[in-house]
Amino acid sequence: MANAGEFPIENRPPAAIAHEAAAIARPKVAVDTVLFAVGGRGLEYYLLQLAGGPNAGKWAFAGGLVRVGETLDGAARRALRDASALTNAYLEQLFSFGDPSRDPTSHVVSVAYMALIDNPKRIGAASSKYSGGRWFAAGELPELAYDHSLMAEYALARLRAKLEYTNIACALLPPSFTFAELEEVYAAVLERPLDRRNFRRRIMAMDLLRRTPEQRRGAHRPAALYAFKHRSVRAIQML
Amino acid sequence: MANAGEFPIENRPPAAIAHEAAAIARPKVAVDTVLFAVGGRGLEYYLLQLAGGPNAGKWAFAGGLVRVGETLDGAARRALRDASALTNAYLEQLFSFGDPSRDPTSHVVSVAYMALIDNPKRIGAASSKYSGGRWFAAGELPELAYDHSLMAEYALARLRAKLEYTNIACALLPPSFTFAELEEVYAAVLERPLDRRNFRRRIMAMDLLRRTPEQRRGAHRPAALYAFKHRSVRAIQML
DNA sequence: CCAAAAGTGTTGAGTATACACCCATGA
DNA sequence: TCATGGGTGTATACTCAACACTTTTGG
Repeated sequence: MANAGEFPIENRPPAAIAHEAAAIARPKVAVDTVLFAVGGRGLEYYLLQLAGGPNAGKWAFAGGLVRVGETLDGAARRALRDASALTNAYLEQLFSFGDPSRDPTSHVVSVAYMALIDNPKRIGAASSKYSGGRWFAAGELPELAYDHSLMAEYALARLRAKLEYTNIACALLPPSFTFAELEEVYAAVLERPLDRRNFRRRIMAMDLLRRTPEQRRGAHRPAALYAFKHRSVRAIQML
Repeated sequence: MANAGEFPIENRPPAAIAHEAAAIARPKVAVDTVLFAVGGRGLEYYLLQLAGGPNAGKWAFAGGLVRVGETLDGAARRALRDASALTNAYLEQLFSFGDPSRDPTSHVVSVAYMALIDNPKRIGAASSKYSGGRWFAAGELPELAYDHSLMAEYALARLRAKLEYTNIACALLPPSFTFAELEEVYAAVLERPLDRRNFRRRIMAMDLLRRTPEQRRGAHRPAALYAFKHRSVRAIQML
Protein backbone atom coordinates (compact mmCIF):
# COMPACT_ATOMS: atom_id res chain seq x y z
CA MET A 1 0.00 0.00 0.00
CA ALA A 2 0.92 3.51 0.55
CA ASN A 3 3.08 4.03 3.49
CA ALA A 4 3.77 0.38 3.78
CA GLY A 5 5.42 -0.05 7.08
CA GLU A 6 5.72 3.64 7.85
CA PHE A 7 4.70 4.70 11.28
CA PRO A 8 2.15 7.46 11.14
CA ILE A 9 4.15 10.50 12.16
CA GLU A 10 2.06 11.00 15.27
CA ASN A 11 3.03 7.55 16.61
CA ARG A 12 6.77 7.89 16.24
CA PRO A 13 9.16 8.65 19.04
CA PRO A 14 10.19 12.33 19.06
CA ALA A 15 13.62 11.67 17.57
CA ALA A 16 12.10 9.84 14.64
CA ILE A 17 9.66 12.66 14.06
CA ALA A 18 12.45 15.21 13.88
CA HIS A 19 14.45 13.03 11.55
CA GLU A 20 11.65 12.04 9.21
CA ALA A 21 9.85 15.35 9.22
CA ALA A 22 12.79 16.99 7.54
CA ALA A 23 12.98 14.35 4.86
CA ILE A 24 9.39 13.58 3.94
CA ALA A 25 7.98 15.63 1.11
CA ARG A 26 4.42 16.91 1.20
CA PRO A 27 3.88 17.46 -2.50
CA LYS A 28 0.58 18.65 -3.81
CA VAL A 29 -1.23 15.98 -5.76
CA ALA A 30 -2.85 16.95 -9.04
CA VAL A 31 -4.66 15.25 -11.87
CA ASP A 32 -4.47 16.16 -15.56
CA THR A 33 -6.77 14.72 -18.19
CA VAL A 34 -5.98 14.29 -21.86
CA LEU A 35 -9.38 14.54 -23.54
CA PHE A 36 -9.86 13.01 -26.98
CA ALA A 37 -12.63 13.01 -29.53
CA VAL A 38 -12.79 12.20 -33.22
CA GLY A 39 -13.89 15.24 -35.17
CA GLY A 40 -13.71 16.59 -38.68
CA ARG A 41 -9.92 16.61 -38.69
CA GLY A 42 -9.44 13.12 -37.28
CA LEU A 43 -8.36 12.59 -33.70
CA GLU A 44 -8.39 15.80 -31.69
CA TYR A 45 -7.15 16.87 -28.25
CA TYR A 46 -8.99 19.38 -26.11
CA LEU A 47 -6.71 22.00 -24.63
CA LEU A 48 -7.30 24.92 -22.30
CA GLN A 49 -5.44 28.17 -22.13
CA LEU A 50 -4.27 28.97 -18.62
CA ALA A 51 -5.57 32.28 -17.32
CA GLY A 52 -3.05 32.76 -14.51
CA GLY A 53 -0.10 31.30 -12.70
CA PRO A 54 3.44 30.94 -13.95
CA ASN A 55 2.27 29.42 -17.24
CA ALA A 56 -0.44 31.99 -17.98
CA GLY A 57 -1.26 32.00 -21.69
CA LYS A 58 0.06 28.52 -22.34
CA TRP A 59 -2.10 25.57 -23.32
CA ALA A 60 -2.63 22.61 -21.01
CA PHE A 61 -4.96 19.73 -20.38
CA ALA A 62 -7.79 20.00 -17.88
CA GLY A 63 -6.31 19.59 -14.43
CA GLY A 64 -6.51 20.51 -10.81
CA LEU A 65 -5.42 19.67 -7.31
CA VAL A 66 -6.93 16.75 -5.43
CA ARG A 67 -9.26 17.87 -2.67
CA VAL A 68 -9.83 16.56 0.82
CA GLY A 69 -11.62 13.23 0.72
CA GLU A 70 -11.42 12.91 -3.04
CA THR A 71 -10.28 9.84 -4.97
CA LEU A 72 -7.96 10.34 -7.94
CA ASP A 73 -10.71 9.33 -10.35
CA GLY A 74 -13.06 11.71 -8.61
CA ALA A 75 -10.62 14.58 -8.90
CA ALA A 76 -10.07 13.85 -12.59
CA ARG A 77 -13.81 13.79 -13.18
CA ARG A 78 -14.28 17.08 -11.36
CA ALA A 79 -11.37 18.78 -13.12
CA LEU A 80 -12.80 17.68 -16.45
CA ARG A 81 -16.23 18.99 -15.51
CA ASP A 82 -14.76 22.35 -14.47
CA ALA A 83 -12.89 22.62 -17.74
CA SER A 84 -15.51 21.39 -20.18
CA ALA A 85 -18.82 20.81 -18.38
CA LEU A 86 -18.56 17.10 -19.28
CA THR A 87 -20.00 14.72 -16.72
CA ASN A 88 -19.96 11.33 -18.34
CA ALA A 89 -16.75 10.87 -20.28
CA TYR A 90 -14.90 7.58 -20.28
CA LEU A 91 -11.94 8.05 -17.92
CA GLU A 92 -8.81 5.98 -17.47
CA GLN A 93 -5.70 6.55 -15.42
CA LEU A 94 -2.47 6.62 -17.41
CA PHE A 95 0.66 7.42 -15.48
CA SER A 96 1.98 9.57 -12.66
CA PHE A 97 4.54 12.28 -13.15
CA GLY A 98 6.47 13.23 -10.05
CA ASP A 99 9.70 14.96 -10.92
CA PRO A 100 10.00 17.56 -8.15
CA SER A 101 11.05 20.19 -10.67
CA ARG A 102 8.34 19.53 -13.22
CA ASP A 103 6.44 22.47 -11.75
CA PRO A 104 8.88 25.28 -10.99
CA THR A 105 6.71 26.76 -8.25
CA SER A 106 6.43 23.71 -6.01
CA HIS A 107 6.62 19.94 -5.78
CA VAL A 108 3.50 18.67 -7.51
CA VAL A 109 2.88 15.01 -8.29
CA SER A 110 0.42 14.73 -11.14
CA VAL A 111 -1.62 11.69 -12.05
CA ALA A 112 -2.39 11.78 -15.76
CA TYR A 113 -5.70 10.52 -17.13
CA MET A 114 -7.15 9.97 -20.55
CA ALA A 115 -10.79 10.84 -21.27
CA LEU A 116 -12.85 9.98 -24.33
CA ILE A 117 -16.10 11.44 -25.61
CA ASP A 118 -18.20 10.68 -28.63
CA ASN A 119 -18.51 14.17 -30.04
CA PRO A 120 -16.29 17.23 -29.74
CA LYS A 121 -19.37 19.49 -29.76
CA ARG A 122 -20.44 18.26 -26.33
CA ILE A 123 -17.87 20.56 -24.69
CA GLY A 124 -19.28 23.30 -22.45
CA ALA A 125 -17.85 26.40 -20.82
CA ALA A 126 -14.65 26.31 -18.80
CA SER A 127 -14.21 27.71 -15.31
CA SER A 128 -12.52 31.05 -14.79
CA LYS A 129 -9.13 29.50 -14.26
CA TYR A 130 -8.94 29.07 -18.02
CA SER A 131 -9.20 31.86 -20.54
CA GLY A 132 -10.55 29.49 -23.17
CA GLY A 133 -10.45 26.06 -24.66
CA ARG A 134 -10.48 24.48 -28.10
CA TRP A 135 -9.82 21.30 -30.03
CA PHE A 136 -6.47 20.70 -31.74
CA ALA A 137 -5.83 18.12 -34.42
CA ALA A 138 -3.35 15.42 -33.44
CA GLY A 139 -0.56 16.75 -35.63
CA GLU A 140 -1.01 20.39 -34.65
CA LEU A 141 -0.62 20.63 -30.90
CA PRO A 142 0.79 23.93 -29.71
CA GLU A 143 3.56 24.13 -27.14
CA LEU A 144 2.15 22.82 -23.89
CA ALA A 145 2.62 23.85 -20.26
CA TYR A 146 4.69 21.76 -17.86
CA ASP A 147 5.21 18.18 -19.05
CA HIS A 148 1.86 17.97 -20.79
CA SER A 149 3.43 17.03 -24.14
CA LEU A 150 4.64 13.84 -22.53
CA MET A 151 1.14 13.17 -21.26
CA ALA A 152 -0.23 13.71 -24.75
CA GLU A 153 2.16 11.15 -26.20
CA TYR A 154 1.47 8.68 -23.45
CA ALA A 155 -2.29 9.03 -23.89
CA LEU A 156 -2.15 8.51 -27.64
CA ALA A 157 -0.01 5.41 -27.25
CA ARG A 158 -2.45 3.96 -24.72
CA LEU A 159 -5.49 4.73 -26.85
CA ARG A 160 -3.93 3.18 -29.95
CA ALA A 161 -2.93 0.05 -28.10
CA LYS A 162 -6.34 -0.41 -26.49
CA LEU A 163 -8.17 0.03 -29.75
CA GLU A 164 -6.60 -3.26 -30.85
CA TYR A 165 -7.56 -5.43 -27.94
CA THR A 166 -10.56 -3.80 -26.24
CA ASN A 167 -13.91 -2.33 -27.22
CA ILE A 168 -12.70 1.14 -26.18
CA ALA A 169 -13.96 2.57 -29.46
CA CYS A 170 -17.43 2.57 -27.90
CA ALA A 171 -16.34 5.56 -25.81
CA LEU A 172 -15.60 7.54 -28.99
CA LEU A 173 -18.96 6.81 -30.59
CA PRO A 174 -22.60 7.62 -29.89
CA PRO A 175 -24.91 4.78 -28.84
CA SER A 176 -25.61 3.84 -32.43
CA PHE A 177 -23.47 4.40 -35.49
CA THR A 178 -22.82 3.15 -38.98
CA PHE A 179 -19.96 0.89 -39.93
CA ALA A 180 -18.40 3.78 -41.82
CA GLU A 181 -18.39 5.85 -38.64
CA LEU A 182 -16.77 3.05 -36.67
CA GLU A 183 -14.13 2.64 -39.34
CA GLU A 184 -13.52 6.39 -39.31
CA VAL A 185 -12.78 6.23 -35.57
CA TYR A 186 -10.27 3.43 -36.05
CA ALA A 187 -8.64 5.12 -39.00
CA ALA A 188 -8.41 8.44 -37.15
CA VAL A 189 -6.80 6.95 -34.06
CA LEU A 190 -4.46 4.63 -35.93
CA GLU A 191 -3.73 7.27 -38.55
CA ARG A 192 -3.89 4.87 -41.42
CA PRO A 193 -6.57 3.85 -43.89
CA LEU A 194 -8.31 0.51 -43.38
CA ASP A 195 -9.74 -1.88 -45.91
CA ARG A 196 -13.49 -1.70 -45.56
CA ARG A 197 -14.19 -5.39 -46.14
CA ASN A 198 -11.43 -6.69 -43.93
CA PHE A 199 -12.32 -4.20 -41.22
CA ARG A 200 -15.94 -5.26 -41.21
CA ARG A 201 -15.00 -8.92 -41.04
CA ARG A 202 -12.54 -8.35 -38.21
CA ILE A 203 -15.00 -6.38 -36.12
CA MET A 204 -17.77 -8.89 -36.77
CA ALA A 205 -15.50 -11.75 -35.71
CA MET A 206 -15.01 -10.00 -32.36
CA ASP A 207 -18.74 -10.18 -31.75
CA LEU A 208 -18.85 -6.73 -30.17
CA LEU A 209 -21.75 -5.25 -32.04
CA ARG A 210 -25.43 -5.81 -32.43
CA ARG A 211 -27.33 -4.50 -35.40
CA THR A 212 -30.16 -2.15 -34.51
CA PRO A 213 -33.37 -2.10 -36.52
CA GLU A 214 -32.85 1.55 -37.49
CA GLN A 215 -31.07 2.94 -40.49
CA ARG A 216 -29.19 6.16 -41.03
CA ARG A 217 -30.82 7.93 -43.98
CA GLY A 218 -28.79 10.52 -45.85
CA ALA A 219 -28.31 11.71 -49.38
CA HIS A 220 -27.64 8.17 -50.60
CA ARG A 221 -28.14 4.54 -49.79
CA PRO A 222 -29.18 4.19 -46.14
CA ALA A 223 -26.66 2.60 -43.76
CA ALA A 224 -27.49 0.05 -41.10
CA LEU A 225 -26.98 1.26 -37.55
CA TYR A 226 -25.03 -0.77 -35.02
CA ALA A 227 -24.51 -0.51 -31.28
CA PHE A 228 -21.96 -2.05 -28.98
CA LYS A 229 -23.27 -5.03 -27.04
CA HIS A 230 -21.42 -3.74 -23.97
CA ARG A 231 -20.86 -0.07 -23.35
CA SER A 232 -18.29 -0.73 -20.64
CA VAL A 233 -14.74 -1.04 -21.83
CA ARG A 234 -13.34 -4.55 -21.58
CA ALA A 235 -10.69 -6.71 -23.20
CA ILE A 236 -11.83 -8.69 -26.21
CA GLN A 237 -11.87 -12.45 -25.99
CA MET A 238 -9.11 -13.76 -28.24
CA LEU A 239 -9.69 -17.40 -27.33
CA MET B 1 0.90 19.15 -15.99
CA ALA B 2 0.23 19.02 -12.40
CA ASN B 3 -1.63 21.91 -11.08
CA ALA B 4 -2.51 22.99 -14.54
CA GLY B 5 -3.85 26.46 -14.19
CA GLU B 6 -3.90 26.47 -10.41
CA PHE B 7 -2.53 29.54 -8.77
CA PRO B 8 0.13 28.63 -6.26
CA ILE B 9 -1.59 29.15 -2.94
CA GLU B 10 0.83 31.88 -1.94
CA ASN B 11 -0.17 34.02 -4.97
CA ARG B 12 -3.88 33.94 -4.45
CA PRO B 13 -5.95 36.70 -2.98
CA PRO B 14 -6.77 36.02 0.70
CA ALA B 15 -10.35 34.99 0.00
CA ALA B 16 -9.22 32.39 -2.48
CA ILE B 17 -6.69 31.08 0.00
CA ALA B 18 -9.32 30.62 2.63
CA HIS B 19 -11.68 28.95 0.20
CA GLU B 20 -9.16 26.66 -1.47
CA ALA B 21 -7.14 25.95 1.65
CA ALA B 22 -10.11 24.15 3.14
CA ALA B 23 -10.62 22.07 0.03
CA ILE B 24 -7.16 21.10 -1.17
CA ALA B 25 -5.86 17.85 0.24
CA ARG B 26 -2.23 17.46 1.19
CA PRO B 27 -1.94 13.71 1.03
CA LYS B 28 1.31 11.97 1.71
CA VAL B 29 2.76 10.41 -1.43
CA ALA B 30 4.17 6.92 -1.17
CA VAL B 31 5.61 4.34 -3.51
CA ASP B 32 5.20 0.57 -3.25
CA THR B 33 7.16 -1.92 -5.32
CA VAL B 34 6.04 -5.39 -6.32
CA LEU B 35 9.30 -7.30 -6.66
CA PHE B 36 9.39 -10.44 -8.82
CA ALA B 37 11.95 -13.12 -9.51
CA VAL B 38 11.75 -16.59 -10.96
CA GLY B 39 12.89 -19.15 -8.40
CA GLY B 40 12.54 -22.82 -7.69
CA ARG B 41 8.77 -22.58 -7.36
CA GLY B 42 8.15 -20.54 -10.47
CA LEU B 43 7.31 -16.85 -10.29
CA GLU B 44 7.75 -15.46 -6.77
CA TYR B 45 6.87 -12.21 -5.03
CA TYR B 46 9.07 -10.68 -2.34
CA LEU B 47 7.10 -9.55 0.70
CA LEU B 48 8.08 -7.83 3.91
CA GLN B 49 6.48 -8.14 7.28
CA LEU B 50 5.66 -4.77 8.77
CA ALA B 51 7.29 -4.18 12.16
CA GLY B 52 5.04 -1.35 13.34
CA GLY B 53 2.15 0.89 12.47
CA PRO B 54 -1.50 -0.04 12.20
CA ASN B 55 -0.70 -3.07 10.05
CA ALA B 56 2.12 -4.45 12.19
CA GLY B 57 2.63 -8.13 11.47
CA LYS B 58 1.02 -8.03 8.05
CA TRP B 59 2.88 -8.62 4.81
CA ALA B 60 3.38 -5.86 2.29
CA PHE B 61 5.53 -4.85 -0.65
CA ALA B 62 8.57 -2.65 -0.19
CA GLY B 63 7.36 0.91 0.15
CA GLY B 64 7.91 4.28 1.70
CA LEU B 65 7.05 7.94 1.56
CA VAL B 66 8.48 10.21 -1.09
CA ARG B 67 11.12 12.57 0.32
CA VAL B 68 11.89 16.17 -0.40
CA GLY B 69 13.44 16.58 -3.83
CA GLU B 70 12.88 12.95 -4.80
CA THR B 71 11.40 11.70 -8.05
CA LEU B 72 8.88 8.86 -7.91
CA ASP B 73 11.33 6.48 -9.56
CA GLY B 74 14.00 7.60 -7.10
CA ALA B 75 11.73 6.95 -4.14
CA ALA B 76 10.84 3.51 -5.47
CA ARG B 77 14.50 2.69 -5.95
CA ARG B 78 15.35 3.86 -2.45
CA ALA B 79 12.44 2.01 -0.84
CA LEU B 80 13.50 -1.15 -2.64
CA ARG B 81 17.09 -0.70 -1.47
CA ASP B 82 15.95 -0.19 2.12
CA ALA B 83 13.85 -3.33 1.97
CA SER B 84 16.19 -5.66 0.12
CA ALA B 85 19.58 -4.01 -0.44
CA LEU B 86 18.96 -4.21 -4.20
CA THR B 87 20.40 -1.36 -6.21
CA ASN B 88 20.02 -2.31 -9.83
CA ALA B 89 16.64 -3.93 -10.34
CA TYR B 90 14.54 -3.19 -13.39
CA LEU B 91 11.83 -0.80 -12.26
CA GLU B 92 8.62 0.24 -13.96
CA GLN B 93 5.73 2.37 -12.76
CA LEU B 94 2.37 0.62 -12.76
CA PHE B 95 -0.53 2.59 -11.37
CA SER B 96 -1.44 5.06 -8.66
CA PHE B 97 -3.85 4.27 -5.85
CA GLY B 98 -5.45 7.27 -4.25
CA ASP B 99 -8.62 6.32 -2.42
CA PRO B 100 -8.50 8.58 0.64
CA SER B 101 -9.56 5.70 2.85
CA ARG B 102 -7.10 3.13 1.52
CA ASP B 103 -4.90 3.89 4.52
CA PRO B 104 -7.08 4.28 7.62
CA THR B 105 -4.60 6.56 9.38
CA SER B 106 -4.34 9.29 6.78
CA HIS B 107 -4.78 10.21 3.14
CA VAL B 108 -1.90 8.54 1.32
CA VAL B 109 -1.61 8.39 -2.47
CA SER B 110 0.58 5.48 -3.45
CA VAL B 111 2.32 5.01 -6.77
CA ALA B 112 2.80 1.30 -7.40
CA TYR B 113 5.88 -0.04 -9.17
CA MET B 114 7.01 -3.39 -10.44
CA ALA B 115 10.63 -4.51 -10.01
CA LEU B 116 12.36 -7.48 -11.59
CA ILE B 117 15.60 -9.21 -10.66
CA ASP B 118 17.39 -12.18 -12.12
CA ASN B 119 17.85 -14.22 -8.96
CA PRO B 120 15.87 -14.34 -5.72
CA LYS B 121 19.10 -14.96 -3.77
CA ARG B 122 20.34 -11.45 -4.46
CA ILE B 123 18.10 -10.09 -1.70
CA GLY B 124 19.89 -8.49 1.26
CA ALA B 125 18.82 -7.36 4.71
CA ALA B 126 15.77 -5.16 5.25
CA SER B 127 15.72 -1.96 7.27
CA SER B 128 14.33 -1.95 10.79
CA LYS B 129 10.89 -0.90 9.67
CA TYR B 130 10.37 -4.50 8.60
CA SER B 131 10.60 -7.50 10.87
CA GLY B 132 11.59 -9.73 7.96
CA GLY B 133 11.13 -10.57 4.33
CA ARG B 134 10.76 -13.65 2.18
CA TRP B 135 9.71 -14.92 -1.22
CA PHE B 136 6.20 -16.27 -1.82
CA ALA B 137 5.15 -18.39 -4.75
CA ALA B 138 2.57 -16.77 -7.01
CA GLY B 139 -0.28 -18.97 -5.84
CA GLU B 140 0.49 -18.72 -2.16
CA LEU B 141 0.42 -15.05 -1.23
CA PRO B 142 -0.65 -14.39 2.34
CA GLU B 143 -3.17 -11.70 3.21
CA LEU B 144 -1.60 -8.37 2.37
CA ALA B 145 -1.70 -4.98 4.07
CA TYR B 146 -3.70 -2.10 2.62
CA ASP B 147 -4.57 -2.57 -1.06
CA HIS B 148 -1.39 -4.47 -1.84
CA SER B 149 -3.30 -7.46 -3.23
CA LEU B 150 -4.60 -5.23 -5.97
CA MET B 151 -1.06 -4.11 -6.70
CA ALA B 152 0.05 -7.72 -6.90
CA GLU B 153 -2.63 -8.50 -9.48
CA TYR B 154 -1.90 -5.42 -11.47
CA ALA B 155 1.83 -6.15 -11.51
CA LEU B 156 1.34 -9.73 -12.67
CA ALA B 157 -0.98 -8.64 -15.46
CA ARG B 158 1.56 -6.07 -16.64
CA LEU B 159 4.45 -8.50 -16.53
CA ARG B 160 2.54 -11.15 -18.47
CA ALA B 161 1.47 -8.69 -21.11
CA LYS B 162 4.95 -7.26 -21.58
CA LEU B 163 6.52 -10.67 -21.89
CA GLU B 164 4.65 -11.05 -25.17
CA TYR B 165 5.68 -7.86 -26.88
CA THR B 166 8.92 -6.69 -25.23
CA ASN B 167 12.28 -8.13 -24.25
CA ILE B 168 11.41 -7.67 -20.57
CA ALA B 169 12.50 -11.24 -19.85
CA CYS B 170 16.07 -9.94 -19.87
CA ALA B 171 15.38 -8.36 -16.47
CA LEU B 172 14.53 -11.79 -15.04
CA LEU B 173 17.70 -13.46 -16.35
CA PRO B 174 21.43 -13.16 -15.74
CA PRO B 175 23.60 -11.76 -18.56
CA SER B 176 23.93 -15.17 -20.17
CA PHE B 177 21.62 -18.14 -19.97
CA THR B 178 20.57 -21.28 -21.74
CA PHE B 179 17.50 -21.60 -23.89
CA ALA B 180 16.01 -23.88 -21.26
CA GLU B 181 16.41 -21.15 -18.64
CA LEU B 182 14.75 -18.59 -20.90
CA GLU B 183 11.89 -20.96 -21.52
CA GLU B 184 11.55 -21.56 -17.80
CA VAL B 185 11.11 -17.82 -17.23
CA TYR B 186 8.38 -17.62 -19.85
CA ALA B 187 6.64 -20.72 -18.55
CA ALA B 188 6.80 -19.47 -14.95
CA VAL B 189 5.34 -16.06 -15.73
CA LEU B 190 2.69 -17.32 -18.13
CA GLU B 191 1.94 -20.32 -15.91
CA ARG B 192 1.68 -22.73 -18.79
CA PRO B 193 4.07 -25.14 -20.45
CA LEU B 194 5.60 -24.15 -23.77
CA ASP B 195 6.64 -26.31 -26.68
CA ARG B 196 10.44 -26.24 -26.82
CA ARG B 197 10.72 -26.16 -30.59
CA ASN B 198 8.02 -23.58 -31.20
CA PHE B 199 9.38 -21.44 -28.39
CA ARG B 200 12.90 -21.48 -29.77
CA ARG B 201 11.66 -20.58 -33.23
CA ARG B 202 9.49 -17.73 -31.94
CA ILE B 203 12.29 -16.20 -29.87
CA MET B 204 14.79 -16.56 -32.72
CA ALA B 205 12.37 -14.85 -35.10
CA MET B 206 12.32 -11.87 -32.75
CA ASP B 207 16.06 -11.48 -33.19
CA LEU B 208 16.57 -10.56 -29.54
CA LEU B 209 19.42 -12.86 -28.67
CA ARG B 210 23.01 -13.37 -29.60
CA ARG B 211 24.77 -16.64 -29.02
CA THR B 212 27.82 -16.39 -26.82
CA PRO B 213 30.87 -18.57 -27.42
CA GLU B 214 30.56 -20.18 -23.98
CA GLN B 215 28.64 -23.26 -23.00
CA ARG B 216 26.99 -24.26 -19.78
CA ARG B 217 28.49 -27.61 -18.74
CA GLY B 218 26.56 -29.85 -16.38
CA ALA B 219 25.86 -33.49 -15.81
CA HIS B 220 24.77 -33.97 -19.40
CA ARG B 221 25.05 -32.53 -22.85
CA PRO B 222 26.37 -28.95 -22.66
CA ALA B 223 23.98 -26.12 -23.55
CA ALA B 224 24.83 -23.08 -25.63
CA LEU B 225 24.68 -19.80 -23.74
CA TYR B 226 22.79 -16.83 -25.10
CA ALA B 227 22.60 -13.16 -24.14
CA PHE B 228 20.11 -10.43 -25.02
CA LYS B 229 21.35 -8.08 -27.71
CA HIS B 230 19.89 -5.20 -25.75
CA ARG B 231 19.65 -5.20 -21.98
CA SER B 232 17.27 -2.24 -21.91
CA VAL B 233 13.62 -3.13 -22.11
CA ARG B 234 12.00 -2.15 -25.40
CA ALA B 235 9.08 -3.16 -27.56
CA ILE B 236 9.76 -5.83 -30.15
CA GLN B 237 9.52 -4.88 -33.81
CA MET B 238 6.48 -6.59 -35.25
CA LEU B 239 6.89 -5.03 -38.73
C1' DC C 1 26.24 -48.13 -22.09
C1' DC C 2 22.83 -45.68 -19.79
C1' DA C 3 20.44 -41.59 -18.11
C1' DA C 4 19.38 -36.97 -18.91
C1' DA C 5 19.02 -32.76 -21.02
C1' DA C 6 19.99 -30.33 -25.67
C1' DG C 7 18.90 -29.67 -30.12
C1' DT C 8 16.30 -29.93 -34.50
C1' DG C 9 11.73 -29.92 -39.19
C1' DT C 10 7.54 -30.79 -41.21
C1' DT C 11 2.70 -30.71 -41.82
C1' DG C 12 -1.92 -28.93 -41.45
C1' DA C 13 -5.19 -25.59 -39.91
C1' DG C 14 -6.48 -21.28 -39.34
C1' DT C 15 -5.85 -16.39 -39.86
C1' DA C 16 -4.76 -12.10 -42.24
C1' DT C 17 -4.30 -9.57 -46.48
C1' DA C 18 -5.12 -7.93 -51.03
C1' DC C 19 -8.38 -6.77 -54.16
C1' DA C 20 -13.29 -4.88 -57.42
C1' DC C 21 -17.88 -4.89 -58.32
C1' DC C 22 -22.98 -4.35 -57.51
C1' DC C 23 -26.68 -2.02 -54.66
C1' DA C 24 -29.84 1.39 -52.84
C1' DT C 25 -31.08 5.83 -52.48
C1' DG C 26 -31.88 11.05 -53.18
C1' DA C 27 -31.41 14.58 -56.15
C1' DT D 1 -30.08 8.57 -64.76
C1' DC D 2 -26.38 9.72 -62.25
C1' DA D 3 -23.59 10.54 -58.31
C1' DT D 4 -22.55 8.89 -53.89
C1' DG D 5 -21.65 6.14 -50.26
C1' DG D 6 -23.18 1.16 -48.57
C1' DG D 7 -22.43 -3.47 -48.77
C1' DT D 8 -20.34 -8.02 -50.13
C1' DG D 9 -16.62 -12.79 -51.45
C1' DT D 10 -12.51 -15.15 -52.87
C1' DA D 11 -7.78 -16.60 -53.55
C1' DT D 12 -3.28 -16.50 -51.54
C1' DA D 13 0.37 -15.88 -48.26
C1' DC D 14 1.55 -16.33 -43.86
C1' DT D 15 1.49 -17.55 -39.13
C1' DC D 16 0.79 -20.70 -35.34
C1' DA D 17 0.30 -25.18 -33.18
C1' DA D 18 1.01 -29.97 -32.90
C1' DC D 19 4.14 -33.46 -32.82
C1' DA D 20 9.14 -37.31 -31.81
C1' DC D 21 13.56 -38.55 -32.63
C1' DT D 22 18.70 -37.90 -32.58
C1' DT D 23 22.80 -35.92 -30.26
C1' DT D 24 25.99 -35.07 -26.69
C1' DT D 25 27.81 -35.43 -22.53
C1' DG D 26 28.96 -37.30 -17.52
C1' DG D 27 28.81 -40.96 -14.63
